[in-house]
Amino acid sequence: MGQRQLTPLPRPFYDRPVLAVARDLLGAVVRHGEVAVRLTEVEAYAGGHDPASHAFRGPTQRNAVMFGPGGHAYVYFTYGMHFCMNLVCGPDGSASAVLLRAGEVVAGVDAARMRRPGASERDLARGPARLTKALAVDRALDGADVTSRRSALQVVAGERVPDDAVRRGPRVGVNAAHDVPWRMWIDGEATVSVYRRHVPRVHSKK
DNA sequence: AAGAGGATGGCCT
DNA sequence: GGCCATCCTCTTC
Repeated sequence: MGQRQLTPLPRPFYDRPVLAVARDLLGAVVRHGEVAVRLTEVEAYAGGHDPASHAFRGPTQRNAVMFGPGGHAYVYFTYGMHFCMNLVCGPDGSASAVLLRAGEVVAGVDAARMRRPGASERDLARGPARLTKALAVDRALDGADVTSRRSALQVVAGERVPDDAVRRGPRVGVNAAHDVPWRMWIDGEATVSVYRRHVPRVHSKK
């Protein structure tokens, strides 16, 4: 085993086009406290011209972090109960980000199990909201700098994933631009989430 | 001020 | 495959 990487990926890592960052995040490790997750699936979201991006209609209170510098976490709340985590990237103000969709818990499995009772080891971080649950990432970490050595939330380099192991396809749960293959995952990984096409939800009212 | 719907997940058949 | 919990955020009036 190689020497343990203790230094978070630096800011310049994120100051690149979102697709390049997304690709290189595969195999990288997100750590929050004792729990660490090796990323096996991510999705790229561009800034103002991507109709699927939260930044599409300009800055709001929720997406403000997206318009800031790269290397910060954009965490949002959805469906009344879940959090999802992105990493802001690209030049400052480009408002692009990479959604962390799934990964393999490589440290702190016991702590992750406590947070995800009943889940199999494979499912601990298999899905964007499961991943934040396993890592205990929530609203409090919106805007957190993941490049700081003293940050509780960090992203460190992992083993490089070869090009022929990187697969691409349409983004999950997204109507707009479903033709754009900006979802990326590592071929053959058990922790990659199950693909689900976007289904408009019927509003059940009393 | 109100309504619609969501970058999901868990449980059901 | 379907259903729906649960509440925040944005849009529109």
